[in-house]
Amino acid sequence: MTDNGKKGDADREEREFLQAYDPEEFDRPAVTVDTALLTVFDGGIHALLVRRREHPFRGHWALPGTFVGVGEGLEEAAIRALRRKAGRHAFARDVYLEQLYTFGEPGRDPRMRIITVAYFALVDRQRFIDAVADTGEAAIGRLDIPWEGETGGPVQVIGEDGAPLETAFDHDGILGMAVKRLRGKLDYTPIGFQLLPERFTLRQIQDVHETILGRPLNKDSFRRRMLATGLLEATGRLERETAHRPAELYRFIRKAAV
Amino acid sequence: MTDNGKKGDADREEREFLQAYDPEEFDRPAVTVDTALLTVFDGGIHALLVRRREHPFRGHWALPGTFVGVGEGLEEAAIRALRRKAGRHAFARDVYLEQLYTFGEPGRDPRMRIITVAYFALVDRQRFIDAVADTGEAAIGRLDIPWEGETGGPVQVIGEDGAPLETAFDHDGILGMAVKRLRGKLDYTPIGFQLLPERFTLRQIQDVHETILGRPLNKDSFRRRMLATGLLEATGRLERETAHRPAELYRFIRKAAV
DNA sequence: TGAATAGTGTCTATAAGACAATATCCC
DNA sequence: GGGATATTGTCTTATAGACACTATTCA
Repeated sequence: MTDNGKKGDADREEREFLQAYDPEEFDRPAVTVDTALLTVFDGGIHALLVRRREHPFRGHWALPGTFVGVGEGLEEAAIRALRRKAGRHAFARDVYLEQLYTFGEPGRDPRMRIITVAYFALVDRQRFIDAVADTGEAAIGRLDIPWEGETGGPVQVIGEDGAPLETAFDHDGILGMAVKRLRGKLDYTPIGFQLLPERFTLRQIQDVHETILGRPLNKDSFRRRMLATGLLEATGRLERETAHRPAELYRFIRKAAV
Repeated sequence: MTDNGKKGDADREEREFLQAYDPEEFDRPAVTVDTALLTVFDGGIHALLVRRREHPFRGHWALPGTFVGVGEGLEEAAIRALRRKAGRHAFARDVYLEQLYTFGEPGRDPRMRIITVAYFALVDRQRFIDAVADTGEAAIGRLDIPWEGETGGPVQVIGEDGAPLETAFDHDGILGMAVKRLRGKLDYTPIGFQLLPERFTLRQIQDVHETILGRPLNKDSFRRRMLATGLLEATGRLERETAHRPAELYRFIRKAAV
């Protein structure tokens, strides 16, 4: 074996490595979680945003987030942040929460090196509005998606007055990633039902899908596909207070394990 | 079993090691990256694994990984770890690298709180073998997937002698997540071509797909679909040294941005 | 009764699976 | 020629899209 030189190289490299990354002596990246809380209504995807009171990005709008405690799980931290910043009562119950992506570009936070594990949470319209009402700090941002399909990229956030909301850090990119993930999973997972109340009509599901995908869908085939999944149960009840023939209300049934 | 004594020694050693470790010393989680380097051949998905020389999990097999430097990007750290632990030469060039998931359960590392951002990398068989040969520390693990479709869950890792390789930490879960992701993206992204050399036959792509999905595919329809993507270019050349009619060699062409 | 949307039935286009026939290499 | 796989073509079946028609509510 001729690895004398090689071995020397490796030793030196290891020494350098240990020097550079000795966790006791040198700073390490900090870890946060940030959650895109999303819902769908009025033909748009909406996110809950919190106004920042401190630098950096003071006055800009950010996703509810927090530093991760040393003994705390990531989802646990995400839920804690939602309760603290996006409504104590609205998140007392379970919420659909899924890990999205981890953003770790050095420089994404000008203060220090912060790696954030991004999550997204899905709730129905009513719960979303309750959450916003639950805190004085939160705003409703309507997402304006400047790309089609699953191209990806940051999104624009529009306030309730129609003016853009300036987002903090790379949170517009996190929201874009959430939209991309939603679009990708919508067709082959029951994720869309998380955005609807207990009972809903087929038209409401279609509206949710069309809003998320950003394009109209064929009504007949959407209906057929949806009923064919076996995930829907007719409740026998009908819609109320419509100016037309009321539609039947369905319920989402979790597929039992096979 | 003849390794009772051995095992007892290791346990005691590990206890002593953990005792000497002061978990209160650090108030924040540490961040690492770990990469599942994968390829496909002989009807199996294979991963590169590195034998651990230190506690915890001394002697067990782990994914190549490292702590993330305070000024270092996540992918950058992943590449650095690949070069150091999985072959300096094999990773001098670009490699397909994709973020997988971030594992942050408190307790996943018995020493201290470590959050790991997991990646997976895809290479063709030759490069994989070069990488393994490039280092004396690495082993080839064949993945035995105990679930179907995209159910998910940890996988078993089998060594070249057919005996199971004991994996460190939650790395069997990371590998399982990588397989799940591969299965999910195979049909609608060009990810499979990363596992093939420059030129390949349609049969070779099908073998890759069948191995990853774990089920046989209809040859006719696979062929049609593959050619219909417009991602393949016939090279005019033919396979060589076959015991039958040689197939045409194709090349993967990156779709130009629309 | 009219407006509006729900819900049903049928036809067509497209993609997937099955299968048969032919082509081409090595031995 | 025989063995083995590639490649092409055709038929059948499943699914999506298009469209016409009926049903049911409220104003």
